[in-house]
Amino acid sequence: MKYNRGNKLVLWRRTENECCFCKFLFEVAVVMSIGYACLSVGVPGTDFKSCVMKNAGEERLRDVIAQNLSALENLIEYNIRNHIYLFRISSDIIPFGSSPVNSLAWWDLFEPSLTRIGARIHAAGMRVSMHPGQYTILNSPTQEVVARAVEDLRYHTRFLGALHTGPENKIILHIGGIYGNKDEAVQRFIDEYQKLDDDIKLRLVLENDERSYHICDVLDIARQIGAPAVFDNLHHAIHPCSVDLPDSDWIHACAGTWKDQDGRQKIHYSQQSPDKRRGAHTDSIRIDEFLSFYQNIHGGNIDIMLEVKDKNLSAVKCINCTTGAARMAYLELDWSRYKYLILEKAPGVYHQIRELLKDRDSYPAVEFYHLVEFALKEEAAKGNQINAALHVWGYFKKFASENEKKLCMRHLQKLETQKDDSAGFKRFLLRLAQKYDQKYLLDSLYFYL
DNA sequence: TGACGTCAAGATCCG
DNA sequence: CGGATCTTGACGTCA
Repeated sequence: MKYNRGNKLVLWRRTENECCFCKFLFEVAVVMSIGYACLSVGVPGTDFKSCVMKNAGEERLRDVIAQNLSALENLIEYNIRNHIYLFRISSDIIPFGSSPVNSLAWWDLFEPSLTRIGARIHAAGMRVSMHPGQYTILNSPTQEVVARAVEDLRYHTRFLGALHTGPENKIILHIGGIYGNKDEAVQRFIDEYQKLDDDIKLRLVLENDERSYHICDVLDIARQIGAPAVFDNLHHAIHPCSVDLPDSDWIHACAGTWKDQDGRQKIHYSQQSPDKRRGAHTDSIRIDEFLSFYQNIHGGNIDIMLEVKDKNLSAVKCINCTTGAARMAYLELDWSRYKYLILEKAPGVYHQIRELLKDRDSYPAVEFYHLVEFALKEEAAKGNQINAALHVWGYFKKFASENEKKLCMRHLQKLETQKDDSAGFKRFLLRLAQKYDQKYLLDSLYFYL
């Protein structure tokens, strides 16, 4: 259960099957988890549904909740398969979960599935969290707003409780608005916090935001009420406090607010998108930038929640580039998902990566993701679109019907003669992959990015 | 009063 | 009718 790679002792993560000795090792080992929020990219069977208020009847709500719990279960299984042990559950998992619009006793109705999902989370050693949106505000001067916020926190607490997760599975909250007087607004937050049910307080952690409450404010409040503080690096970059310290120092300062019962310290990590508004997240985590951040905080026994558009893809990338359990199979698995996309965008890089992964005794994770990042920035030229599409078509050649062959030819001709992109062709190929149940293809990012 | 952010539902348009 | 594209919804604060 432990082995040596180079001169570095590597500890396996705890699983259901491991012995007591290893569980002991797990307890004392420094383990950092990296995770992602709410949704996944390119994982079949994990789509979430919602409904608008006027359609939120009992039957519709049941349907949506059943579908969402099934999606959550599939997501958890995907996370386990991909060694992702930190995950934020979407607040929208139960539509109108804190509103009188939804009067279903969903925690009873769906008890078997909630219990089953919770057991999988627990057995895998996964940590989950929830994060009510920017509209859940405890310090509003408007009583009704506060009352709804309290209801919303009750809902989040109830959901994590229905999964039978412990208090280290957190609910992350911002402080709220200023309303023209910050001191009074902070005091209102503290007063309202004190009134909360104990099971909510056990889970609540406070996060710095990008406009009103910087990390000094949050640390100050967190210490007063005895709640843990989550440091968000991008919010901090946009809205820093007057004391100028490196991120690692703020993270260290936050560490003191985390008690044993809270589990490992958590932080949020994201990067500024170069061409969007301030605070907008990148499409994918730029690995070099992440690794230099990571090196500065390494050894801190910290969980890192990534906030990024490509979600699980960046989580896998960052995990593969930092894991102690380095295995070529992890890179090969990720390569199998990127390969046709990269073949389409940059065939030269496609061949470079194939060469790179040939040496099975190496673990060139960072080089691999450098090449992936480079390739994904490229625009697919028409000839390469055709080439990649034909590669994918190759999976169906043998059993495709005459009509499907005809349709394929038509898509090919259309792609050759028009300026049109390959979206229609890809949809056609995805439908074939579904029809002929080509599992390998169904996981390909070629269809989803 | 609209921007802010976020995602899918809902609405509408097109062939 | 199916697919593609545009608009709406649900939330609270602040300019």
